[in-house]
Amino acid sequence: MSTSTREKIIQLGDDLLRKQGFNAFSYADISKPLHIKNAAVHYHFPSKQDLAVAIAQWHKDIFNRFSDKMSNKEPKDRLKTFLNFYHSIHLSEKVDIIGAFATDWHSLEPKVQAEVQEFTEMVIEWLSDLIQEGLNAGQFQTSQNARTTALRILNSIFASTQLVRITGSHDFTRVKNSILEELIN
Amino acid sequence: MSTSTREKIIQLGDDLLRKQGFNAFSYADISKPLHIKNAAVHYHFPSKQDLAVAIAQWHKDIFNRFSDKMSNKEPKDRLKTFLNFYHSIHLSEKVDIIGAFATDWHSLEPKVQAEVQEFTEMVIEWLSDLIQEGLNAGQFQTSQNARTTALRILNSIFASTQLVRITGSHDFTRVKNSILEELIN
DNA sequence: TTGCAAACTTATTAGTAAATAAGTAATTTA
DNA sequence: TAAATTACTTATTTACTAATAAGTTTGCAA
Repeated sequence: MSTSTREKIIQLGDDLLRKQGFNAFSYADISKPLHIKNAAVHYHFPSKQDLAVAIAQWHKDIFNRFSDKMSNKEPKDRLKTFLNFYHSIHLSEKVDIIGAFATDWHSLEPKVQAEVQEFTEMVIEWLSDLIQEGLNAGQFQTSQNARTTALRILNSIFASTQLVRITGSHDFTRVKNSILEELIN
Repeated sequence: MSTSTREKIIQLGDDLLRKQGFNAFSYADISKPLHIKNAAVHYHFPSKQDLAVAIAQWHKDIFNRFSDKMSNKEPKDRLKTFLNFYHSIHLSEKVDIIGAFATDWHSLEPKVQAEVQEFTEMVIEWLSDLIQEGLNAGQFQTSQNARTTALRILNSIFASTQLVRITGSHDFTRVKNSILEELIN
């Protein structure tokens, strides 16, 4: 099963979005590496905002598959896999999709914003559930409620993909380890 | 003492950078509201990267003044004032300058990156010192070392200015309060 | 075999971007 | 008071951007 042009555009668009920012790449940056014409990109995604919608939906799909695959694992392992996933984002010199969209928020059309909102709530809820489960099972400890803890973990880890661009890699591992250490004791 | 055109450009540039993103605003967005011509902006800042340098330096100046003014206060109050400062960023619908620069990192010239790096290290060191002081005085508690705690606080609060654009205001207060509660017990 | 839809290319447009050269008016300095 | 400097404006250039209209090719369906 070879990847369709449409799929390739989404993946490259996502890459550019998270490496350079939504307003820092153009359709030429997509068409050239794929050896297609600018108009071919517009055929699949008439406007850049349509592409942004597709990218956000793609992340929802990926996250749903991830979440399904993890459902039988215990909270601690789910969280570790989640953090490792962010580690791979960091290694590929991208930032997290949530932060990438958030900084360019006011240049996004409502239809894009709605998709990003849906994706973000999915992640927060998944994290909250995981934490609540871990608390119930006595695996985790925290003085805050599940959603607040989820928010702080999400914030810490997605901000790290941004901050390490400035301060360097060592700080990513510091933060990643501290999230687990703080919760599991 | 009236504000110079140069100062006005920096302040408006900072505003646009943190509301829309570095690649989402143009010199026209600056010249129009100030009732000057596009070329006048180029007179003060020949290139957009020069403006970015000036914005980063301006933040260093502000932070230095802030840091001086706070130097005689105790750690807890310094941290509270710091968090309140971020609350005002959130209320004005901007994101933090660190995150704003980080997402557009690869479209910034080395001279801009160097200024941003210097500013960011200033903030991290100031936070680390504050936390270490609080730990020594028995005011704070944490299982991590000072720098790691500083990184997690900075990440949590600057990511919050981004995340709340997506999820809404209530989550900002949640995170802000949890930072203090976790440290002071 | 004809028709039609999908997936493109060719060619073009209207708009905006950053940047610069050349000129001007007002103020400061020698 | 002449010359230089500051802080602009006018005018223009080059380059790129998203977007679209009008073909072309290929494969499938009636």
